[in-house]
Amino acid sequence: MARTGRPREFDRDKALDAALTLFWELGYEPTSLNQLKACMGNISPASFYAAFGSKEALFREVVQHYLATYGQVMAPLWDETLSPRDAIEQTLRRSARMQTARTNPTGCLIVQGACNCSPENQPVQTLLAAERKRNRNGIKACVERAVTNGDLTKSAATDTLPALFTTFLHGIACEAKDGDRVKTLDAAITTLMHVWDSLAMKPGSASSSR
Amino acid sequence: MARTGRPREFDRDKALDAALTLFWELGYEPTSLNQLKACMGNISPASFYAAFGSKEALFREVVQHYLATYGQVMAPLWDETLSPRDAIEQTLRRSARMQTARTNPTGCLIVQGACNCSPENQPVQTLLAAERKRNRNGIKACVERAVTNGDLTKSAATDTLPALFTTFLHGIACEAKDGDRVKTLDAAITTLMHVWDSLAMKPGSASSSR
DNA sequence: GTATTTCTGGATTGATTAATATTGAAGTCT
DNA sequence: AGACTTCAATATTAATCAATCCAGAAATAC
Repeated sequence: MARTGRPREFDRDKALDAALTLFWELGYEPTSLNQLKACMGNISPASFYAAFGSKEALFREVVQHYLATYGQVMAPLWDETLSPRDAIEQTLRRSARMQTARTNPTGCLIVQGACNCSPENQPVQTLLAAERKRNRNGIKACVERAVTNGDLTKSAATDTLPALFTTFLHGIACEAKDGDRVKTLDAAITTLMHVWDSLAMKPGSASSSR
Repeated sequence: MARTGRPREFDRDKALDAALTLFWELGYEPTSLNQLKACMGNISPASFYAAFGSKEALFREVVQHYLATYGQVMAPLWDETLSPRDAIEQTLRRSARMQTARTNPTGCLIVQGACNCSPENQPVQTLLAAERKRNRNGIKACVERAVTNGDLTKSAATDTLPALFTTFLHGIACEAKDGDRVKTLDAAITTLMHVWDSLAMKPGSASSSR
C-alpha cells in the first residue's frame, strides 16, 4: 500500500514482535520508550511516533497481535464443534503449555501486562480487564451450553464452575511466571477436570448426550 | 525507646499503614515518593528518609506488616491442630474474604505488588516470589501430612493437589481485583474441595484416622 | 528534472523520578 | 541554663520519562 515517499527502513512486523516480547516480560509501565526503540532495531523517536503513534497505541496494537497469535489458546472456548468439557480442558491445557514455553516469555500478557498501573494509565488496565472478562464469559457460556446439552444437570454446583475454572485459568499466569512446569500444571488440570466428570455422572441420565 | 532529641511529629505506624494501602492499590513501582509522603501525612523528604531509609526499605517493612496482619489468612496452613483439609479450605476461604473486603484494597499484595517491575527492582520481585513459594510449600506440606495421616492415599492424583490448590489460591488475587464477590469465590471453593473429598473416600479405609 | 511525500537522526522539550544537602527549629539530658 | 541530639522545611541534585521539533536524506509522481 506504501504509495509514495521514502520507504520505511525497519520491518514494522518484526518491530511489533520485539515490542510484544518486551511488554510481555516487563509489563506496560516499566517498559520504557528507550528500551522499546532499542529492541525494535534502534529506531529513532521520530520513526517510532510516525509508525505507532504513542506508547499506548503501540501497546494496544501489541495486545491485538498477542490475541491473534498466542491468545488463540483460548479459541476452544468459542468453538462449538467441541463439547463444552473439551473446550474448557483444551483451553486450560493450551494456556498452561503456552505460558510455560521456552519460546516466549512466561506468564500471560492479559493477566499480568498492566498489573501495576498508575491511575493515568487506567485505559490500558481497562483494556486488559475487558479481555479477562471475555475469558470469564467464554467459560460461563461453555458451562451453560453443557447444561442446555444435558451434559450437566443444572445445580448449585454447576453455578460455581465458571468461577472455579476462571480462577484456575488466571492463576496459571502466576504459577507459570514463578517457574512451574507444564507437566505440573497439566497434571493439576487432569485432577480439576474430575470436578466436571463427577458432576456429569452424578444425576440420573446414564450417558452424556454428545 | 526514644531517648533524646526532638521527637517525631508524625505517627510512624499510621504512616506505615497508609503506605501499605497505597502500595497495595498501585504496586511497587507506580507508587511515587510524592504520593507516599502525601498519604503519610505530608511529611518531608528528610523525614521520610530518616524514618524509613528508602522506598525499597519502606516496601519491605510494608510487606512484613502485611504478612503480620492481612497475610495471617494463610496461617491455617501451618496450624497442625487443624486437619490438612480444613487448613487448606480455611486458607482459601479467608483469602477470598480478605481480598474482596471493602475495608482494604482488593487483590493480594504478595501476588500483585510487584508484578510489573524493571530489572533494577528485581530484589523486590524476589521478595514477593519467596513468599509465594512459602504458600506453595505450606499447601504441599498439608497434602503430605494428609497422606501421612491416612486422610488421603498417596496416588498420582494426590501429587497434583498442591499445584491445583496453589494455582487456584493465586488466581483469587486476579478475580478479586477484577471485582469478583466473596460469595462467588466461596461457592467455587466449596466445589473445589469436592476434589479432596472424592480422593479421600475413593480408596478402601472406611473413616479417616483423626 | 522538479516537486512532493515520507522517513531518519539528533537535539530538545517540560515533567517527574528517587534521593541529598543545607539550615534552623524543637526537643532531651546534665 | 547550656550542650547536645534529632527532627523538619526548602531547595536542589542528576537521571529518566514520554513526546516533539527541525533539518536533511531518500524515495515516488509527474
